[in-house]
Amino acid sequence: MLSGQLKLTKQRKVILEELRKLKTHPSADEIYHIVRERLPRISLGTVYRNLEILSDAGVILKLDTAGSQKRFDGDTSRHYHIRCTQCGSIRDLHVEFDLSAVEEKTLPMKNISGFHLEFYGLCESCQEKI
Amino acid sequence: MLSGQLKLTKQRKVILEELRKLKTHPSADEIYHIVRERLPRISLGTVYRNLEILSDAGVILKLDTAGSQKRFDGDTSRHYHIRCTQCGSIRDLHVEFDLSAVEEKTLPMKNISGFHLEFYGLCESCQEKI
DNA sequence: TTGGTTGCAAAAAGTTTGCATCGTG
DNA sequence: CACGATGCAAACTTTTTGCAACCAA
Repeated sequence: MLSGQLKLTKQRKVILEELRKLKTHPSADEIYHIVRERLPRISLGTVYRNLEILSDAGVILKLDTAGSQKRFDGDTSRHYHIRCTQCGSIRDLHVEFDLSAVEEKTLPMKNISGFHLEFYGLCESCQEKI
Repeated sequence: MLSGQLKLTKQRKVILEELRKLKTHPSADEIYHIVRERLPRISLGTVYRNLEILSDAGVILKLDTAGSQKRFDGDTSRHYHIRCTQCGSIRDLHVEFDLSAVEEKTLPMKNISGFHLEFYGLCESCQEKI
């Protein structure tokens, strides 16, 4: 967690830079392979630890989506996600909805603190493969 | 998948009975431990294979929720889920919402085939522990 | 009888962690 | 110089799979 001070190591800096550069929402392993082109000696454990620390600190988002791998987002502004049901990749959806009906019915409930709306479909590359 | 015929083995029968009996939404491992009280020699692999086959057949649901373990639901009727952010357990939420605004904006998009609304909060037992 | 199913064990996939060393602040 | 961070490897969790024996239809 955030017990002490965060140091800006070169590993952390590069992970953050690459994550912010990407429009996709990579898994830890994908980030590892991308970052390794700039820091060939970085370890997968370091990538996992940094993604955990940075999302705890609110600098990046650990996505709350279905799927077998955790995915991360360098864009912390409000937007939705579309998950490809075929390959699991995630794309952004920048649309606004009026969800006040949902909020008014559920947020007063003492066992509900929030909700999450996720879209699914086929990404472009999986559509082409059919 | 569903290439041939489904046989009603005693393992499959007990898995289905126990899953339908439960109001919770157990993981494969939880089902394994429950079923093992009636069939002590059943293997975890058999549980995984049956949950996969039964959800492919539409007899049960493989829940599309966030979390590190897959969870299953013997109730295939329409309802929502609340996921405990502490322990990952899942409870039902039987409420109706008007989501036509969301449907009208997104379903015409060619890369979106549907969406999923999930709620989160603290379950009763995790609330007590605070 | 036959082809789907089982138990077992090994392997795969994803993630976490212990530890000695390193390097940022 | 202290303490957080790193690289490496081992361990852990969850899920999948190969195979010979088994059993429901």
